[in-house]
Amino acid sequence: MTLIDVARAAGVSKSTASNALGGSGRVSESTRERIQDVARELGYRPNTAARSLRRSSTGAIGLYLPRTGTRLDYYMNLAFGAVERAREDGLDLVLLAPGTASGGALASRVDGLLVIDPELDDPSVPDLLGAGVPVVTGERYLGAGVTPSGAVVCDNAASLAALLDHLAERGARRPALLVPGPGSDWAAALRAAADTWSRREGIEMVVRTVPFAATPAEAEAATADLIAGNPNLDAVVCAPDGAVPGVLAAAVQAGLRTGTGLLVAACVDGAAARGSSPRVTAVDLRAAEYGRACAALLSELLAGTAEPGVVRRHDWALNVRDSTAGRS
Amino acid sequence: MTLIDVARAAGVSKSTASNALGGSGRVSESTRERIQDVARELGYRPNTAARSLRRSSTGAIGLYLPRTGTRLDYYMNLAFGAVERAREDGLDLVLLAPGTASGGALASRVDGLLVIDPELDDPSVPDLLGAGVPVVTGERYLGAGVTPSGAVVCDNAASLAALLDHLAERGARRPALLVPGPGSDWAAALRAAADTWSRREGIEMVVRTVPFAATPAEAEAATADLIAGNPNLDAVVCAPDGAVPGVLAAAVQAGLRTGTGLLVAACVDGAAARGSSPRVTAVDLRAAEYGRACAALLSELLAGTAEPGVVRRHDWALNVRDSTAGRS
DNA sequence: AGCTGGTGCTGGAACGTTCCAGCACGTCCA
DNA sequence: TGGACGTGCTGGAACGTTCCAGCACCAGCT
Repeated sequence: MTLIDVARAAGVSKSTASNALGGSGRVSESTRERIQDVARELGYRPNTAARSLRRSSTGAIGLYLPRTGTRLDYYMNLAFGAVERAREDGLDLVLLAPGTASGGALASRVDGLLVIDPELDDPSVPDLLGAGVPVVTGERYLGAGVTPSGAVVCDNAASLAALLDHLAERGARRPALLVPGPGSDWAAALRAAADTWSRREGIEMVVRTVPFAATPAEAEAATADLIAGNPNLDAVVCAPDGAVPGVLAAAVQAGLRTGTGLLVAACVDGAAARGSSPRVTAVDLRAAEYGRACAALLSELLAGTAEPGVVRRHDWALNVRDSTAGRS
Repeated sequence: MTLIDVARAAGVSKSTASNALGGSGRVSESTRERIQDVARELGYRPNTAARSLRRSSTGAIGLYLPRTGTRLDYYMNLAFGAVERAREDGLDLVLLAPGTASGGALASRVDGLLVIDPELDDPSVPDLLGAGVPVVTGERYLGAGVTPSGAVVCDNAASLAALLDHLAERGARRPALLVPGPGSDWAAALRAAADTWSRREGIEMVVRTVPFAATPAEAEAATADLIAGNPNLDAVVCAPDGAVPGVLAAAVQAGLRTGTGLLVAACVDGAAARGSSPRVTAVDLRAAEYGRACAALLSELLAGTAEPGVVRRHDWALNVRDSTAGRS
């Protein structure tokens, strides 16, 4: 079932058939409709490979997620947002295996790349950025030299400030922050924002480094340690959402009541924050919409309807829950 | 940088270059090496589209995950297992948007399909199975008519029986099961296994239906209801792992101590089970390896090294944790 | 009548690869 | 000496699409 079959059945040349179905060229309205009818009836499906070859574009984009974070439901939601949006523009989304670089090989397989939360110490990232196709990053890449064609960023400084304001309003005077090292834009922004907020409010904050995709066990140990070392500790902001249950466990262990004795919040909303008890206040990065936004930007870049180098903002929201009910 | 460039640089015809790089045809060892050197030096990358067109195979497989389950970290792990394994065979993995059928269009985009946990009430599944390419399902498809080319299944009956034996051994006499409706092989098998075990052991079990990807809130409501209706209830098996925190919350609410007063377990291990407190005993389906196994089977099917219709078993393990410490 | 310009359509070339028939050459055996 | 056969290589065709130059035709103007 090729274009030629359709053309023959409709009694026109393949060029006309191509024009009629592709919407290009000069075809009279009547023949266009006739050809479309024939194509539909015959169940014609354009051959992707032939089209790619001729157009020298693959109709697919790649999605690269952080090595360490592939287990998080946050990225799952983001991925499916991106898939959906890509589909709307007729683009396939191919999932790239984390860790395995293969920079150059990609160029012939995808038209563009989505690189989410690029970490400074991920050796694949520079390869991806230099793969020779447009790249949109989710959050900025902090490395030097290479610049992506576009980026979608969250105002992590503002969201953390809002979260800290909320905690202060609920009575927190000695908050702590569990946050990954400054290898990602997200974590670096959180660190800077904590510093700024702390100075501005005159409230001392203890900042503790945890892995990018910290486990509950790691967060529990860190929190226990924090509680032991800071008797007045009254709030813990745990940046990675997956680790939140560990913070709660440490609170229980220390005899602190979450929500009143110890306020707890996360910088990413997800299953862990929503499902724990009590439910945990978190910054909702709206992962699926984030994925959609990244895919949309890349799609526009590919279509030439967006300026290379553009940076777009993505909105967040604060989901207040029981874990920050307020100090009594 | 095409094959012809390489051929010219090596002073041979494109056919010889193709044979040398592809490992086919008759080429002397010396020229083969020379051509490979030239190709490497020039950084030659075969054009995927041209190859696909000529070979009429795309070098990519599709992955379809259940509509409702895309948020679960279980599927994230599975997906990345599959990606990795596919990559090892040079196959790209394209993520299919759930819900949107597009059966026929797929045939030209992928060589084969991975359909994971196909649900009876998902209208896309029959389209996918009938897309005209080999399909491997993760767990069986319970619908009539269409048969996949292969399947990788878990012995869910055995794992649930083992889990229930474990609970009984730890003192449970009135266990309950929260399980999705029988629209998926997994849930149907769990239901049947619960029934069999209950008869064999002479222990009455209450089975309660919850959504396939139940939320903690749904599980909490169900558990609270169960506790209210069954004063002697001493164990809850929550099939979907994401819902586990809800069960724990309900236990706390009812004044039951998880692990001693109420034993809790899940039929899928994941972040929720590992991260809650206390940590929850669960059947580890080893998602990443499961994904690998599915991709491996499809790959073999495509290569013709596996018999169409083959069904492979995938091993599970029981991770015992504090939530089933034992009734005092 | 001849020129201009627009419209609807066509045929051929090109994209980069793989596959196939076949050629030149050498070796072995009758 | 000459057929049969194996080896190493080549050129052309094919895969299905899109793009481009160009042809025939008609209407409007000079």
